[in-house]
Amino acid sequence: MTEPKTDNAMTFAEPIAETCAGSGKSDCKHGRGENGCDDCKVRLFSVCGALEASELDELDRISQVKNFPAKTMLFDQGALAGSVFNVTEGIVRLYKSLPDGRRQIVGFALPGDFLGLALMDRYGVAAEAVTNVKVCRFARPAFLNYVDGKPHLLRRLHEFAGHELSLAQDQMLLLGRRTAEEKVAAFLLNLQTRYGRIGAMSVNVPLPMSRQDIADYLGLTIETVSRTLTKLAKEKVVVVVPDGVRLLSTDRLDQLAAA
Amino acid sequence: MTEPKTDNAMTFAEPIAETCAGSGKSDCKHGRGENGCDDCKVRLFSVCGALEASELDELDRISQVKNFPAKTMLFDQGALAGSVFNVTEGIVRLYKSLPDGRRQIVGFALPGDFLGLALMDRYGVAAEAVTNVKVCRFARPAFLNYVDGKPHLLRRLHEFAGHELSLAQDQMLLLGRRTAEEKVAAFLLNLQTRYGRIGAMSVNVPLPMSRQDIADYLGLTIETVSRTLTKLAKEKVVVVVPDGVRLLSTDRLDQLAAA
DNA sequence: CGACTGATTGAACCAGCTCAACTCATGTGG
DNA sequence: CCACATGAGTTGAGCTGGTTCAATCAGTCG
Repeated sequence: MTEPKTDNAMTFAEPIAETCAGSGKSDCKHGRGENGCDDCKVRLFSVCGALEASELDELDRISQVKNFPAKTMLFDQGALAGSVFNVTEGIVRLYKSLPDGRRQIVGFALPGDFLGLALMDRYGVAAEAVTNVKVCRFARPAFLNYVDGKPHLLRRLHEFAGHELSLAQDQMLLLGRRTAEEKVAAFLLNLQTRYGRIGAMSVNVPLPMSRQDIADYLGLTIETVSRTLTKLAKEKVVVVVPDGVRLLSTDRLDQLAAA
Repeated sequence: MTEPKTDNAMTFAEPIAETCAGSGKSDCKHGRGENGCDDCKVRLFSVCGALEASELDELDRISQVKNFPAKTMLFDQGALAGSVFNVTEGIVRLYKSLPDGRRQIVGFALPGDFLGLALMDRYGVAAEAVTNVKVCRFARPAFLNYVDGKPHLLRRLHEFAGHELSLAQDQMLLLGRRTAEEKVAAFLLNLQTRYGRIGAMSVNVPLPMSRQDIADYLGLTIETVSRTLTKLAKEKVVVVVPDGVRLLSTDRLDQLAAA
């Protein structure tokens, strides 16, 4: 019982991957491990999954691994889009703000998610690291140039954009027409599913983002999120643990989320 | 004063364009006017704007003009996506529903808008004609085949999808964080802008959709929409007229919509 | 005309918000 | 090691923006 650090069984993997982690190799040109894309853990379910080995080499050359400590900004809403990113580790919040400070989080990007899919010349949303984040960064001009003449990659980007659009429409339904309880239930199930897709399926759902983040994602207040989680806990649907929840009855949650 | 029809100056153009309207020509193979895409009023600001004359000929061959009377369904949520559409006349509502009947309209498609942008194998939303609607319909397999080998068209589709995604994110901010008054103000300005883009800029903003549609788009009830419009009218910001509103103070509306 | 449909208005209600107190974990410096 | 500060989360109590329920009104159509 004299552990210096908590033995919390639920924190989401967030190694403070320092630049050029690789294996301590010193002449790491692009700040990546020695094998570049080859040992990328998210490649297969990210946009890069559409590429051949030779194309990956080329991609390696225009990419750069970059770390963003928790709470730092990757880019701001409305800024010129100088780069596009592929998240490889950690969680990023994407949001829009009103002049008076009201904020709407439009999505949480997980490993494998691509930022800047729309390929527009300005970022439509701001992006901030929730946890420590590791990304593959591409200068936008180089990336656009790379995409030109690779219709299968463009096609893949388009597929991802279509998927994003579909998620956005689901979120509109949630924001406009669901109750607080339904929103929270849907959020938890949705996160669980997404963790599952990146190989972390479990009834333990880490919530590395703050209550405020969750509230701003669901169009609620921090108090309502807290009360709703407490209510679900009282009903034995979930257990609230430090930095996350354990889902006791996904059936009941499904019912609440009412698809 | 004995006009049989109202002399309402505000109805949005919605000719009951019967199939093969053209100029009464009878051997109209694809149900279009004699000049096909050439005299298409929306081509330049739709996805087809990316195409050369020769490519348009080819597109003509795989397309079909189709009319949907008001209130008919173009396709249902979750159905196999057999076709994609380009709206050329009228307004379409795109929506998602919950099992208990709650509905969220995720967008109104105006002339020039493309339905099925995501190119997914199932429709993510349902589409219903608000007014009488005229579309250019493409069988999805033929369209996909057509797109293959036309990267500039795919690029254009992707641009449109990116724009859609951006609009969806704006709508999330609106749904999650704006008040009723801000929602209505933003809606009216937004519609005015969109009419403007298709050459119908005016302070007169037709509202061919019902109050229920507006409510389901803004995440409100029909009564709140009605009350908010009445309030704006009392404050001389708008005038409510049959089938639409006249904007008296776009400045004040801008202020309310608070970007 | 009467029936029907969509919109407006009124009045009571309530889900979620606001404001405020309290808890709990972490950190800091004396 | 403890006193104290800090920041995130929870809980309580009262309030309110928007909903709900119920008339009423205004066109439109047969």
